[in-house]
Amino acid sequence: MTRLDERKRQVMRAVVESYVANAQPVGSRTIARDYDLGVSSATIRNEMADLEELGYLEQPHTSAGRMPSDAGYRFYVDEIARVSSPTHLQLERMRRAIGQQASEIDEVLQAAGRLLSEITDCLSVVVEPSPSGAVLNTVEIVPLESDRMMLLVITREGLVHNRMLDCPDDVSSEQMNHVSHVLTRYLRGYTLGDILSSEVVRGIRSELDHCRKLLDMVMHILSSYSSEDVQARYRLEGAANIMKQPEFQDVRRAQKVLRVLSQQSVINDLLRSVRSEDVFVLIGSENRYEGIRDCSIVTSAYSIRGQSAGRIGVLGPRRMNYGRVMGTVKTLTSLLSEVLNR
Amino acid sequence: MTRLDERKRQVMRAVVESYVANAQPVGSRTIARDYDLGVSSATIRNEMADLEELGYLEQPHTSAGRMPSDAGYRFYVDEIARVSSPTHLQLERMRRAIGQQASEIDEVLQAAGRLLSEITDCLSVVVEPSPSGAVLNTVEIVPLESDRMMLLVITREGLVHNRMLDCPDDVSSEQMNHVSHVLTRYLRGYTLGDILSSEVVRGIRSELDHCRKLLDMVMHILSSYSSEDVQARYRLEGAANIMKQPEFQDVRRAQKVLRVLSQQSVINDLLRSVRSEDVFVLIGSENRYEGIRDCSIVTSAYSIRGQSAGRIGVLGPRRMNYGRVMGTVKTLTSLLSEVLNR
DNA sequence: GATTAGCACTCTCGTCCATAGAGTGCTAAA
DNA sequence: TTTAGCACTCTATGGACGAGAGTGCTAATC
Repeated sequence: MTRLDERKRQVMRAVVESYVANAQPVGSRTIARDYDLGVSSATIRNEMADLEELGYLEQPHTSAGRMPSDAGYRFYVDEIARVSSPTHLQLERMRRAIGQQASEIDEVLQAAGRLLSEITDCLSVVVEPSPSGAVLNTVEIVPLESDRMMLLVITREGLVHNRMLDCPDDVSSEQMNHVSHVLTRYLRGYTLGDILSSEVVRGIRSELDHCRKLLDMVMHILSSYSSEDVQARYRLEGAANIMKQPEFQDVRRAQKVLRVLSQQSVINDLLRSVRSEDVFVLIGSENRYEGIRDCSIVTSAYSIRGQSAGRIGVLGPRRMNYGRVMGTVKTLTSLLSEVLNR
Repeated sequence: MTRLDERKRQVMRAVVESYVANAQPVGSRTIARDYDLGVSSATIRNEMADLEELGYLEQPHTSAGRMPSDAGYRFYVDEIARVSSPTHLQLERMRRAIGQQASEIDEVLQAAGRLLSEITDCLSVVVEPSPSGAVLNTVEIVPLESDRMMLLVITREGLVHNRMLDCPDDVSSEQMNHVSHVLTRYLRGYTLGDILSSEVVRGIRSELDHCRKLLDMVMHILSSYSSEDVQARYRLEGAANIMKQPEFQDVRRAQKVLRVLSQQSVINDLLRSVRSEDVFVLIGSENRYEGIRDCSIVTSAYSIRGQSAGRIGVLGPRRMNYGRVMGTVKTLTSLLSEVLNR
């Protein structure tokens, strides 16, 4: 990474920030006028030509101002931007929205997503902890009407997965109860991914040999959760918000973005594949999906008991206020972790 | 309702169907050419002038063709359109998408919503059965880690509501178990809305007097579900699809619509307030929300055990293929009812 | 009396063109 | 090294204009 001299950095910052604020290519005069760099527009013009040569700026056409390239944004994010904390007001708002006692986790996550989108004017994505990595708390089998039953799998963080099953004739609700208890006793503390490979299955099988049929059904479902390709549920919010952004005035672009993000596999790839615990930024064509090449993504993981669990993130135009968005995402993950650990 | 003579009906049908197909005001020549009415364009011109006078058609400007007014669409829907069944292919697709055994109900509803949007190119809304009207199947209290517990309320149709609660020190997991069983025994079969007013509460209270603290907490949550203003969860899908429609090429319109529909109260009002079991159509300004005045809504209720439960619906441009959309909505509700009753 | 051909009239939309405005790069002076 | 000045480039804007589509009306026709 070439180290830029201070003035180039200042010019770079000015270009990015002006472009972020006004969504229009910025010219040397604008910078000379609005930012107090102590040099004339001609000097800035020269610096900008240099920055263009370095690949940090680009021009839509010769007689327009300049705007940051992907590399330019990357430089800005890595070297210049500061993660900025939300205002007290926003913080208060976040606390109020997701901090409510005794609401369903689902609702907490949904509220978080909405808020995130609201504050950043981006699309927000909230990914639940993936079932395969989740630590199991309780297995419960509940009889329903008309020969059906429901298998509930509750994870340590309080997420509930449920499956409806046909109930064989010879399975009584006492059996269900019994199996539930034994399974819970054996499996609590294991991750769903670990169950199959673990020793405990042996123990369970021997203890529940007389409920073989029911046990097999349940284990089958459990093992399906454990497989890697069962993907975490996620929630997209804020389609209306992202359309405030000038770059989404073209419907086709908005449409493409929404279409790409409605694919589970994409979300999986973009968010869950990120290992970083800290705020992570993906700029423009750094992601490999055609439809969202001109968007940036900011994500972070929330954690439960110190273990990274699910992720939240936003997707917006490359021209976003990175400092602010990163701050918001970071703060919200902390709040979420806090609320979910409470 | 003035009865129109046959030819006017034909002209009306032609105008609506041509406009629906091409999204452009239709002129008398077009109808004379494309629809075989056996009269000249001049005659059709006269008929159209009459229809305009009746309020069924309107012109964007003098020298343009005509398009249906709200009243025109209403007439078309009530008197002319036929609900058209989906193609075999579509039916197959629906069955495959929502008919999968052993998937979470949540996923079934989500799949239904996506499909509905996909097929109709409208926004789809899927509303879960409202908790207050749902018939209770099981109440389950499960201990979580670190002094928390979870209350699960499972309805007859297999919907799960959960709440996280702080667990008082002196409540043991045996107590939770006991309370769960007693509550389930007493309350199964009651709707959540009925619980409070019913006699059974007395019985429960006396039987569980020794677990008073825990019971109070749980009853408090249950009663919160029963109140009318706890609103059913719903799911919006297909923002990307509705943008295919020419009337949503203007982002601001799309934005307004999405914003309106993201309000729980609006969904509640628009869908849940409809009592009709059959397919119900709301055209243009028949709804009272500013942002969606130029949209139409088609909804129907799915049922569980013959009782209307939740609703599904689509929202799209007034200029939609009412016959086809109504058919799709109707078919999908039947399929949903079938799957959920299975 | 109903239908139709013909025609004048109206309104929109796309194209073309000229102009204003913004920004650049280069050169020469400070 | 910085800056003032200037010629040049490109876009955006607005007006003029003609093509095209459709109507309403009148008079002729069935």
